[in-house]
Amino acid sequence: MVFGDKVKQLSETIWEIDPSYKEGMRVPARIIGTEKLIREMDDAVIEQITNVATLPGLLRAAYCMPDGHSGYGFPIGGVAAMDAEKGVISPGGIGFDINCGMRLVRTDLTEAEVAPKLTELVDLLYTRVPAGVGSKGFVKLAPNEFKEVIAEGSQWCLKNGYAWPEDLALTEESGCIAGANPEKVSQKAIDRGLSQIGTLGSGNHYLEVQVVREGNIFDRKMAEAMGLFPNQVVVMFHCGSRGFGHQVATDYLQVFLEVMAAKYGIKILDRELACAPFRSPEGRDYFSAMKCGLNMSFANRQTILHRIRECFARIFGKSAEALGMRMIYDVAHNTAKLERHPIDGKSRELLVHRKGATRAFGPGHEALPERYQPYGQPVIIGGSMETGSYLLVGTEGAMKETFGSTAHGSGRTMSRTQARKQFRGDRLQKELRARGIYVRSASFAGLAEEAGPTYKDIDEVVDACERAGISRRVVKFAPIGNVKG
DNA sequence: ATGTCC
Repeated sequence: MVFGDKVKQLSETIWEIDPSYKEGMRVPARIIGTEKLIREMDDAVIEQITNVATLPGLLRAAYCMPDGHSGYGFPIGGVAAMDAEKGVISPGGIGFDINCGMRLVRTDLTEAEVAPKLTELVDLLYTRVPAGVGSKGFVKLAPNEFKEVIAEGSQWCLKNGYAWPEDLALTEESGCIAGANPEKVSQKAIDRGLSQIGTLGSGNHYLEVQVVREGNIFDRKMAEAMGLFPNQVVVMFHCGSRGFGHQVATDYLQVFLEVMAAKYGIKILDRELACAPFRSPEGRDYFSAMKCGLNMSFANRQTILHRIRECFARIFGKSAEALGMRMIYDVAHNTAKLERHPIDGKSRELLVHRKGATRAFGPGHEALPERYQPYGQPVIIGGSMETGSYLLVGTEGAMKETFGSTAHGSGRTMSRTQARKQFRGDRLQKELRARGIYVRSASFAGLAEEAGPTYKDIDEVVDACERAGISRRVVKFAPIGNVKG
């Protein structure tokens, strides 16, 4: 990205684009990142985030996180808080993969205990957790049962034996967001979704076996409180609402394009920013349907966790309980949620869009589980399968600057097409094996798209978040096994 | 991201 005279550096890691940058901007746009990250961002990010700053009801600033890159309409890494009464809701600000997110699970196992069985473990996980385009799950549901899943999320999993009670408390929204209405979801979306519970998907969706290496614990007290220790094995996975969420987004984009200008007189700079007033019938319907996507995704990750626990129990000959396979947390990346934040000193209800951004509430926030109240919300940041991942916590700084938001991952440096030209999946698999990372993938092309250099430097992204004060490092994890969609 | 174009 090239710096023009409209880009002002507010602090070491906060860059502001003045509303005079383009006609229609209601507020500034702010990009968080080190100078290196900002310079490496694609030019489309600046256009997209300044387009977002033109949306009706947007408050304070349109934000882009340090891992930002261009997406559909909004950049991935975008955070947009709208006035709940006068603002709009936009599917492009949430993403097609509604509630794509990360889950982190601890174990009592050490690397030394897992190493001799790693290949067997990853092979079993690959068999038991369906991955890849069009993969189908082991949970067989009739349409009416699937409607229960999307209304209840992880609650449905608990009732059906796929969850421990404490799993729900350790999931954003307790794994079940209120107000999800299956009647606002198309039959087509339900038909696509009903075989997809318990499936990983493709693209950047994966399941990883990781290790807490000596020297990678940045806050010992917090790590201990979260049940983490040196040489420990943990499991991290990333997936979303599959074809179901995609269909919900597609359906409502169509609706919004029909009514936006004709019925509501909203003019936008890019049709990919299609939106409707949040308090309109169309806006409310999408919000209710989108919440079904949130719940589908929570139920998907919960069911996958059930399978992961079964795999570990089989390989290590002990129950998942005896192996200490407790959740650390589950975060959503692609959402819009009603939250209270101060605007000009007054607490107001806002619709906070986060697209490829993680909620990062600070210590003491009422939405946090009791055990994390003193520390802040766990933030799970997935890196590439070559480089490692992080556990961070939310901060008071995030509450003040970014509506309680931070980065969600590394962010891509190149397109998938470019990655396929530059890397070969089969070769990458061999190289990783030689470096002690055992990878199974549904597709070699898909594997090539996820090679380390296709992502920004995760350490740099996390460093930018910390310097900006929007989250703090707790632990870094190193990959040893990966199931790639 | 996605039954990677109905």
